[in-house]
Amino acid sequence: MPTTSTENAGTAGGREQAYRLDDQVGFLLRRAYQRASANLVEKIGGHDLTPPQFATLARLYERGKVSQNLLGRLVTMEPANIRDVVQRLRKRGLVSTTRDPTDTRLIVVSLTARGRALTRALLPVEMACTSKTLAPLDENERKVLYDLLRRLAAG
Amino acid sequence: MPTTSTENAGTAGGREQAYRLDDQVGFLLRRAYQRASANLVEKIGGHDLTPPQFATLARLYERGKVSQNLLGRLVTMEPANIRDVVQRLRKRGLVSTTRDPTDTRLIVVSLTARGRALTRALLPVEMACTSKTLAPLDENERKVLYDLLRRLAAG
DNA sequence: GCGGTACCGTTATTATCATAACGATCGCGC
DNA sequence: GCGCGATCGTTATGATAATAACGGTACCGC
Repeated sequence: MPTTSTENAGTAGGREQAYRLDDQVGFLLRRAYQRASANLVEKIGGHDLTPPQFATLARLYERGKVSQNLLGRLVTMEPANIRDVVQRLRKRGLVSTTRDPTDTRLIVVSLTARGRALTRALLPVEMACTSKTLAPLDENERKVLYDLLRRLAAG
Repeated sequence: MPTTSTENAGTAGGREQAYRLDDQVGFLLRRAYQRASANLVEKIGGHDLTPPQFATLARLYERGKVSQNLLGRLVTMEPANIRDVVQRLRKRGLVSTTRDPTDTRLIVVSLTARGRALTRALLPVEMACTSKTLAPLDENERKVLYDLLRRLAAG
């Protein structure tokens, strides 16, 4: 039978697709994320905020109070992980938590005044950081990149 | 003066560049990497190999024996991190380590016979995984993505 | 009502990852 | 030769991640 996928064709006449680690998307994505993350930490690290922590604050800033579980989904973190992040932010007085009265299971997370002020102050900083990370690309290339990454993330 | 960057212009007449978390490269890259990583773990996780572990094996497969420190640079891992990875792979008999006689500081890492066999067997698996991750993109878009990601990672 | 299913939060375990501080060795310059 | 900066590996600490297992709660069908 003919090859049905993009796999190599074994001993068939097709040219072998040689393996190279530098040609694997996962490896490239990891390296690119390392760079972007380093840029953010450099600019925002003075406030002891990691990229996931800032993403959590930014999401709360956009959405207002949401349940801890939904918040996790909004920043693609597992329940166990968003729990830890919320806990750290709460210890620093940047977010506060209450129980939803109509659904006792839910922990509702919201920004404190301090958290909102800090987040608002740092939004332009992260935008500048994004610009710095994207510096090697021109305007059109950035648009293309965003489109491709969004489609990859969506699966 | 006219706006000189993509920054917002404060109170000036320019349209404000609104912040959106979903428009930050770092966030998009993190999500895309999560997807790629999940795909790899799904296919290769049965062997209890994480993406960084497999990257390490693949690099050794490509390069032969190299020092632990250089190996770390070849997979973009800090000395403290590549140390842990090498240690785990060594405990499982996939790599072995020796001291460089001419430079006592260096720990030379190389694949064992088992490690080489396992890596060789898994190379096509990761290539298939890369194809799966890239499934939403056509051939030309993949080339563009690779170019953009490489330039981002290079800084 | 009631029972089962689905969902939420927690705990535990394991692996990444970055940073800082430290001892040991190498190699260059003088 | 010899010292001193640079490099290599290690340790420690703290944060991110995925997974599995568990108890508690809500909701839906009957």
